[in-house]
Amino acid sequence: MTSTLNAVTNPRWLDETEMAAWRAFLSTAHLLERRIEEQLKAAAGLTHPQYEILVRLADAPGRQMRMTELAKGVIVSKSALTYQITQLERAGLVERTTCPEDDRGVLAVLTDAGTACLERTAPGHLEVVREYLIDHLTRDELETMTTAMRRTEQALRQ
Amino acid sequence: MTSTLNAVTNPRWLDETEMAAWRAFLSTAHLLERRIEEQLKAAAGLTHPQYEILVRLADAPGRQMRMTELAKGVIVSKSALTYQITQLERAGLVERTTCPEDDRGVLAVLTDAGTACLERTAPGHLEVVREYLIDHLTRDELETMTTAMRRTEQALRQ
DNA sequence: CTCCATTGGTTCAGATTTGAACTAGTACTC
DNA sequence: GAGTACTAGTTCAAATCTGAACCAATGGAG
Repeated sequence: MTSTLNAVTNPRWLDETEMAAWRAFLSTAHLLERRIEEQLKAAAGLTHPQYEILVRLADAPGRQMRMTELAKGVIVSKSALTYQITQLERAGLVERTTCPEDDRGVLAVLTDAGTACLERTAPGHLEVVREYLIDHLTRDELETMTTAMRRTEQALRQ
Repeated sequence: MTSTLNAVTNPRWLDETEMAAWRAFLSTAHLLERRIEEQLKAAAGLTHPQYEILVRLADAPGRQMRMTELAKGVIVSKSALTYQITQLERAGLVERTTCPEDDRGVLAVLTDAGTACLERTAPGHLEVVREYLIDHLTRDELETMTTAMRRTEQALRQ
């Protein structure tokens, strides 16, 4: 039994192999997202976007980043980032600073509490990533996926 | 320069290769999701979850499915599905029927308008999937990804 | 048959996301 | 240096998502 939406009826659509890849990718992404969200909420009261913000800031020089740059990194709208930074500021994990070079700009800065929170939270989070994704892939698959996904990421970022 | 969160400081975390794979996967998933959402909204006024519901129903025998089963397929909470089915019903693309075998149950049924909408929308949607994902992968990568993702999907569904 | 644990869906409140204004500051252009 | 187009962030309203509480209906166990 073939799907209603395949290349049999229209060659411009996706053939069996392509559709299988897309479906598997999509399901995995959504299921994993749910697991991650659940774990982070339970372990640290963080959402996944919030966690990602902390990671990006921790990796940035001076533990700080401009709002727009951060939004692009986390792949979220500017308004969503504004909201989340406000939340994280309330929690004491991040602070806002005005940017010295550009009076319009705002720098999000990771606080010591934010750093501590990330260090406390990362192991449990990465354990989920490992348990449900990484540990099910061979080294070859891992490398294939990295090069392939980087290529698509390039395309998606234009 | 290595990331703050890697296996150098703690072997239980992820090494460079693993982290690279995870990051690339995550970014691609998020960026692609945004593109898809944008295209579907512009072309058909649908959200991605809504489109997925139509696809699942179209592929189901009798073009109908139980709410819970559908929710699991689309990977969304029961309440989110209730909400979306109501939206789709309002748009005339889906109808609710009481389940004959189980008075508690509800069947979501794809209407003719729903089928037509899907057939009209699918090409444009699949074109995006092809342009930003499929066309950037070799046949080998495609197959590797399918087997790998299916394995992780299994694990995630327990 | 009756009790009770389970399952299927809905409702509800609260949190989050998005794009569309809007404000403020920057940087060309002439 | 004035005028205008652009960039950076925030605010706002509307839509959506989630988990918890809830209401039926089912299905054993005794």
